Amino acid sequence: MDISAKTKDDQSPTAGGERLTKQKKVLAQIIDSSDSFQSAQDIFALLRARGENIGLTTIYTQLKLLAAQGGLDFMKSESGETLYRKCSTARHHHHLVCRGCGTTIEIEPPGFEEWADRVSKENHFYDISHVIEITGLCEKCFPRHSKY
Amino acid sequence: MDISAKTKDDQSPTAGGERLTKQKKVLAQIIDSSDSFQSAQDIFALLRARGENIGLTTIYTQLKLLAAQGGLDFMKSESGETLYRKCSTARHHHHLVCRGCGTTIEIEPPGFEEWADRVSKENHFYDISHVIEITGLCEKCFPRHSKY
DNA sequence: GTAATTGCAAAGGATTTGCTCTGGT
DNA sequence: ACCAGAGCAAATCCTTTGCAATTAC
Repeated sequence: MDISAKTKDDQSPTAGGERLTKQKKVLAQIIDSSDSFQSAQDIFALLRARGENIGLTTIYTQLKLLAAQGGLDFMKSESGETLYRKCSTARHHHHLVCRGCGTTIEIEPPGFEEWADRVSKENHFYDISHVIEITGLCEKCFPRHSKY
Repeated sequence: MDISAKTKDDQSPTAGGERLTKQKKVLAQIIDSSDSFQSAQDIFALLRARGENIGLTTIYTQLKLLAAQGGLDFMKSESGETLYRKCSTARHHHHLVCRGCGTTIEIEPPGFEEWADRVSKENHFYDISHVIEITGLCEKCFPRHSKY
C-alpha cells in the first residue's frame, strides 16, 4: 500500500506536455470537417467504415476532454447520446433583467446557440442573429415573497 | 408463430379500460405536488424514503406513458436522466423571422420555457416573461448561398 | 374471470474506469 | 527513457424488456 507517491492532483499548467497522436489528428479532422453534431458512437462508426480503427474509449476520452477545454460545443440528444460539434465562434451572453430595479444577471441557455443555428439552417436562414430577453421582478422588488 | 391476433396498435379511444391503481395515484400525487423536474430515480428514492415502495419499472413505465399522452413535460438532464414535470399550462411560441422579406416560421426551443423558469427561480426572480427573437435572411433573400 | 398492471430479474445502450501496452518527444 | 495517451475488458448508470404474479373492474 504505497500511497505516498500519488500526486494525482498534479495540475501543473502546461506541465510536461500534451502529445499529438495520430488519433487526435484524425479526430480533429473529422470534427473540423463537419458542421453538425455527432456522437462518439457516430464518429466511431464513421471511422470503422473509413477503415481507420480508433478505440471507442479514445473517442469518448478526447471528445470529453476537448469539450471540457471549451474546444467543442456539446448537447444531449433525445435518445441520450452526447453530441459534439466544433465550437461556434460567436457566442454572446444573455441577461435576466429585473424590471423593477434594473438588476441584471448574466445567463447562458444551455445549447441555445447551437439550437438556434440548427433550426436556422434547417429552415435555410442565413446571417443569423438573435436576442433573448427574460424580465421579471427580483427578490427586493417583488411585492411580498410569501411562498416560493 | 401466431401473428394474427396481435392488434398491437389498438388505439381505440378509451378502449377496454385503463385501471386506476394505487401506484398511479401515488405517482400522480407526487408529480402534482412538485413544480420542478424530477427523474424516475428521484421519485423512486423519494418513495422509498417515504416508506411506500413502488417498483422502479412501474415508475419508468408510468412516467413515459404520461409524457406520451402529453400529460407531462420532460427533458434530458446533463447527466443523461430524463426529467419529468407536470405540464406547464402556459407555453407560447417563438419565431424565426427573415429581415429581408418578413417570412416567419414558428419555432419551439426545446426545454427553453423550463430552463427560463428554473434560472429565474434560482435567481429569485418572479413574475417572469420572456422574448426570443431570431432573425436572419431566408433562402430567397440571401445574396448568393455559395457554401453553407 | 380476464385483461391491465406491477415489479423482479436480466438485457441493453451509452459512457466511464482500471490497467497494461504503445508511441510521442 | 519517460510519461501522455490508446484501447481492451469490465464496471456503471439509466432505461427497457421478458414474463410470471397480482389486482382492478
